[in-house]
Amino acid sequence: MTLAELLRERLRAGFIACGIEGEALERVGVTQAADLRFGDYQSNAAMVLAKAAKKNPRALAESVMNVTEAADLAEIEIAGPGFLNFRVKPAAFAGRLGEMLEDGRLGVASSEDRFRIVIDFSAPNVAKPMHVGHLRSTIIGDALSRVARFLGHHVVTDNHIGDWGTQFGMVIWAWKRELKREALESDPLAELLRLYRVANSQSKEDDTIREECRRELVALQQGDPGNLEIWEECVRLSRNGLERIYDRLKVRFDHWLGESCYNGRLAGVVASLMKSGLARESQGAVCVFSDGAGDPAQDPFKIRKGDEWEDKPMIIRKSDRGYNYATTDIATIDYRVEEFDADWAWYVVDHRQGDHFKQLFAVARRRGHDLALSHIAFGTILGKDGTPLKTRAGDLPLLSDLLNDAVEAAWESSEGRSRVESEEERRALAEMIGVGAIKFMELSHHRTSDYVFDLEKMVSMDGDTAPYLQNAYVRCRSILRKLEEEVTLDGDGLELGADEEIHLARMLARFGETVPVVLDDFRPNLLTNYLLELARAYHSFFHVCPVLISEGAVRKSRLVLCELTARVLRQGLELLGIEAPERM
RNA sequence: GCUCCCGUAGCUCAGCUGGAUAGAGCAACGGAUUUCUAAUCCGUAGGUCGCAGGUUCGAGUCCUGCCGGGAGUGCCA
Repeated sequence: MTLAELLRERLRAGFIACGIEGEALERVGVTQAADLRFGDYQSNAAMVLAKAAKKNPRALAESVMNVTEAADLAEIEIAGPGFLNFRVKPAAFAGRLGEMLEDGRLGVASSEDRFRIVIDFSAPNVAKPMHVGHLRSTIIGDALSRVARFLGHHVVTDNHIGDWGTQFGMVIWAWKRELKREALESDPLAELLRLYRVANSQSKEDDTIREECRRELVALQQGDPGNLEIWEECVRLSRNGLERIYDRLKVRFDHWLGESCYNGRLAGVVASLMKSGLARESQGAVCVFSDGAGDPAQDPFKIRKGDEWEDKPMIIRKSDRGYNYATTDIATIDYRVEEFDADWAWYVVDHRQGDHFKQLFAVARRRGHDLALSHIAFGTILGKDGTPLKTRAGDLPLLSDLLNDAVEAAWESSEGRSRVESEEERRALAEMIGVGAIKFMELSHHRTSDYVFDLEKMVSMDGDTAPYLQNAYVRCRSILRKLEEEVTLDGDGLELGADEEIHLARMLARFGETVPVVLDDFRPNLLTNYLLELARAYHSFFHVCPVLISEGAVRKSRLVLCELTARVLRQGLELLGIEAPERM
């Protein structure tokens, strides 16, 4: 149990002794104090429950304090209008450190409810290279899947690549007319992108060409052998390119079940929806309409036009009898339930697709699926002028270029200050630090806020960045490496005296309180915030408290702090998908 | 028009079921290194939390209205 949980348990016992019972007890909470001047943890339960108990808050707090048994953990004080403040005793922190040393999970409890979760993230279109717009889904999805696994959920990651959509009509059209074999062999991704751009720009200017592209797509989807052959080659080449990026990012998928995998199920999905009465023909297309239940303002199949609520159906078969992503997504849910036995599906996708997912989830429920469905939306990438980066031909920086820039910045910033001699090792470090900086930058933002693309800041290696955490880890490891004799690091006889030691212990103890809340609202930035605070505490400790030259219980205690800081930092970074170097 | 999101220090952003004197980083300024990695530490300065009401013992956080920005809104994904 974490300190917060222990204190809450004791405090509830205190409230029970004061006659509080039933549901009211659920409202007795203990949280980390907003300000350390007030202590380590605080509870506002006395103020919350005072009215029901017909007492004034301070009086209630006082009687609870008098019967709460927590002397082994903390000193309790009453402050302000009725806060109960807990100041954890150094000995209690020391005890906690001892427990963490014995615990491979470093004080993080496994989740009580274990789910079978399918996580759908990254999902780039093939035949187009990944650009900065793919960063958020890829990095956030990967971090969330790592955290979910660590907390004991059964996780299946699936890269639902866009390998069956409109862009293939264009690529095939241009392939047949414009393909340069030599270019394809030397730089396949660039050639595929060129083909796409040629067709895209020409079909914008010329309706005939657009129609031809559309027909190429229909032919492909109906199984035309020539088009299928081109398609297969495109997918193979693109996938090789994508794998290179994922290797650099250290992102792995259990499956790559792209849109094309569901082609065979689409007709059946539409037929079953029509048969069950959920879908019907309208204006030549097949659509799902509102079931008319509930408030139209909350109905994803309704939209307000002027004074009336009009239908806003979900189109599952277009008037040209082609299928779209709505159909594919429905089929994909079926598949995930049937094949993976999923009871929860996470979609880490841009918030602009919010309406689509509301409709999709509603359809899934009306078809009888009872799995939980979550759209983990994130904000838009903005330019420095505050407006969204637009997809005008080639405007978005390529992901590979961004990574290269960050690695280059890491290389330059290691110049003259790195302790690593070998150039080869320094190159590997620059990769680790540069890629880590990009990931950390991404993960430290609140998921839903918009994201200003600022290359300089992205590749910055100072301040609240991955290298700051990596450097703290390196400093821990450096001390532990220099330790010449065998030292048994356990919880016996630890002494925490200096403020910096106590604060570091406090931060270490909070690891178990932090990791689980990341999944409460899919918020990796809560973990980045925590790790920064931990690293700050360590850097301060490092300056004030010499370790190796100290003696006795002090030395042992400081070594334990170094060891645990190293373990927590490494584990925390691993949950974010960031590597921790031994030296830098 | 309707639905959803956002507005916090010069800049980029945190702020966890409402809690005490709103916090970091960058940029600026001033200090710290014969001592375990200075990609570090310590300090100074910087705010009408878009505006106005409301609920509450208490509001950056919840509600209403307004201003400003963005996104989505039947055959793209």
